[in-house]
Amino acid sequence: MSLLQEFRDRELLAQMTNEAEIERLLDSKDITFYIGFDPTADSLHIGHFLQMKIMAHMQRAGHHPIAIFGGGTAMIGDPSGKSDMRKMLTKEIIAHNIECFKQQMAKFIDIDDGKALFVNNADWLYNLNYIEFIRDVGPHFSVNRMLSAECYKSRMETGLTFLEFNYMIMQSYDFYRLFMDHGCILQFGGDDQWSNIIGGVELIRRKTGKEAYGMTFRLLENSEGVKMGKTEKGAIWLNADKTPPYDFYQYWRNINDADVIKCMKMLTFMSLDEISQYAELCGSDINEAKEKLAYELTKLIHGETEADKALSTAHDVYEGAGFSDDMPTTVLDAGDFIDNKIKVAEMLVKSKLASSKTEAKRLIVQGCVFISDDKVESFDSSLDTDLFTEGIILKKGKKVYHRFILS
RNA sequence: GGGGGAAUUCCCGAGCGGCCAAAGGGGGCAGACUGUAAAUCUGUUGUCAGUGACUUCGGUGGUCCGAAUCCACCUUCCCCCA
Repeated sequence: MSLLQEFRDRELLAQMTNEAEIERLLDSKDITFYIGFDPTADSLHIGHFLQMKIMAHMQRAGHHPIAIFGGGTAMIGDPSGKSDMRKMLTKEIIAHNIECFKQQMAKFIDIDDGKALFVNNADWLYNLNYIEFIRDVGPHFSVNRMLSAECYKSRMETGLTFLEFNYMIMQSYDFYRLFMDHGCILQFGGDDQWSNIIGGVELIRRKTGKEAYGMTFRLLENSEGVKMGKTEKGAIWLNADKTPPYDFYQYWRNINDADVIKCMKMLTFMSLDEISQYAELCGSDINEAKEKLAYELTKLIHGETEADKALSTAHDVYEGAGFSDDMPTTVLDAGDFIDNKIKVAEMLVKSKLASSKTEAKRLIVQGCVFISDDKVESFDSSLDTDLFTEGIILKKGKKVYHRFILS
């Protein structure tokens, strides 16, 4: 099966500049392509993972990926699909974020022996001379056309600064540089990058007369078209400190029925045959598919050991004894106790199950807080130190289990 | 540069001197129903030493017994004209 066909079957494709030619290129060996990652946070998230997964597919097929870290473009901020201007990042923060990105990405992309290249567009963007640059590149962009681009649409109502307006030009220039310096002829990205990508394709054509190609991939959206990978606490991060493996597992375990198969196709390396078997499941049996999805993804991101732990913890907690050594745990020390007692509300806040005491009180008053299966009746309830010797299981609602132990 | 408008709690958005911790919706968190699903219905959604106090309606000052609401200046944004 051709690589493009696999992308199609995995429901990954969004748009392409030249389908027939791209299919031919992907079937030939050894083309160089790139995907850009703007270092706007100190960890990659699940959306980035999708892009990395595509890189990995390509690499397995013998192609050469270039990952651009947008040290330069992050200084500007991509307005695509955003309704507000991003916060300005400092150079120091950007440099730190790039380091974090590199470390995480090296786990998924093989960079040995030049099999892949990591570059930073700050290397060329920082040193551009404004007049030279604008004379070089400016004549090839039509402001009229740029303004009609989909990615600026929402910004045409709320305001678009000249700074952000330049983003597309920077990204187009990146592609041109990689085309010239590394023979990179194909750019991938999320579908929100379509305008930026064709900007580069056109710049290359106008400056060199040669054709380069662009292809975008579907964004991770649930069946209602709402972006996935977001929680009340923010994105689903790949960094275990920001999104612990068990939380990561539970996110996918709790996914909507309608999205399981699509996520398997898009995010895992499971074979399409295997996935089609899970697609047969109906009713409550779909839970098997969710468990598989959660396990596979956790394994990909955090490794087999963590995935096994998350799986067995979930089993213990939901179907077994209601506790597990690996379940989310908060360690209390003597200082947390007053007169050998600690308030339940205090415990909720300490474990971040509630963000304030007021919220902790609400939860208790609403009757959804349980200590070892006994409902906590009063906001003032407190527990004695000696109860903690074996550890205590606190349950918030039906799904959130948390263990407390003494240090 | 001239003229007009706007900034509200996580988001959108109402409020336009006291009845405002601030309508409504979205989102979140819970409850019922379920399958650790969706849909639906219900409750809840600033903080704390909790029949009260404190902080919050872009910023800083002011008027007033009392300001999200009025005034001045500042900041940012939008629209029209140049």
